[in-house]
Amino acid sequence: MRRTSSHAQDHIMAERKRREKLSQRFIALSALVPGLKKMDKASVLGDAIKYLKQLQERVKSLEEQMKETTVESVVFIKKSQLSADDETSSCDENFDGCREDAVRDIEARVSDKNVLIRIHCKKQKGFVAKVLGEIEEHHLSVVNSSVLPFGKHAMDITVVAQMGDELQVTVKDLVNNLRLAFLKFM
Amino acid sequence: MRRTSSHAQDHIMAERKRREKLSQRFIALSALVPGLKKMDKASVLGDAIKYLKQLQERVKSLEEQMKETTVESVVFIKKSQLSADDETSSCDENFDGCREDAVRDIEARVSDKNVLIRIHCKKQKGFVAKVLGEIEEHHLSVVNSSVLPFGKHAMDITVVAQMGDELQVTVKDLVNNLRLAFLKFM
DNA sequence: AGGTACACGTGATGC
DNA sequence: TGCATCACGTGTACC
Repeated sequence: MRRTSSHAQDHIMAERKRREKLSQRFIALSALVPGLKKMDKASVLGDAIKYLKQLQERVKSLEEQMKETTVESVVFIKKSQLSADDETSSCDENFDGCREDAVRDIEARVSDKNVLIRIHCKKQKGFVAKVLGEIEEHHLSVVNSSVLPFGKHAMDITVVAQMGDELQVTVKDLVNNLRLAFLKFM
Repeated sequence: MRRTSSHAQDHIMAERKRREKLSQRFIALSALVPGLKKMDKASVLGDAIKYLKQLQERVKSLEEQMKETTVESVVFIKKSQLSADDETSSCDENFDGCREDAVRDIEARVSDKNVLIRIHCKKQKGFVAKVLGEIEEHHLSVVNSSVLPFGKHAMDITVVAQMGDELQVTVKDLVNNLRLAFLKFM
């Protein structure tokens, strides 16, 4: 074997190239980590690890926050036929056959697992209990509720409920279900 | 010099320790990068770099999206007005400089002397008191109120108030006044 | 001086 | 067998 066999030289060159590649990536990595004081290899790795962890945390936090701030809402405004009533303007669908004069307005909004339900209706004895019962029969657990009298004949019900993990319902379906359910006792 | 001088041995041990530290950090880093096929040092660095870049992109995108959705939800003022008004009231026009990211929805309805105000907004310290105070400064006497937490960051305020005999306000003016008033502390 | 950090060449190992 | 990767000891430079 010659002292400088071609194989040995290739080996040296290959290793040199490998080191060069690693060195380049260290530089590239250190360029991505902000506030890097030590350009030490160990420090670059350590700070990159810390930075990466806190980035992951931030992404997770932001994604959760996104879920919660993304609220879809649907409003169904019925025909209001009471005397001193205000707006008959707005909204979407007309439920042709429904002659319900008690519930004027059902609104729901869903955010993550939370559901907010607003009902504007005439005062009716036992209506609140039925509403809450109906809500809970829809696999929603009521976590809070409020009933405010509005004038002599109207009231405003606000319910916050939570969905189970298994079902994810759209707002429209939810409102439809609730409306159909409420029609039963009117 | 002895063949195995203590200095040389220290050098060897120090270098050995340094390599060990680097090796550990490589392992730690590779544990953070998901979907890592090659456990190659160069591949670990390369994939970590790619992953870190896309994490940064994602954070930036999410942060932008957060601000956009909060701004976008401003536009969500209810259409509550008397007839014979513009029917395109859902789109709130320019409140250019004021960045209202807290209140997502204000709704009001008037019946005789009674006023029902619904506010859907982010949780803010002292916000409820300010809202009630502002309402009362508009010549409305609060007769009932309810604050329901909705998820971690949102809340739903419902207020029933009564107007004095002297003034009769339209729903639109009321909502506009309240919205302008709420802008002060946001 | 003593400590730290790096690049280099080299032998070994695994596909 | 080549080819790629690794750990090791060593020389060296910088504070």
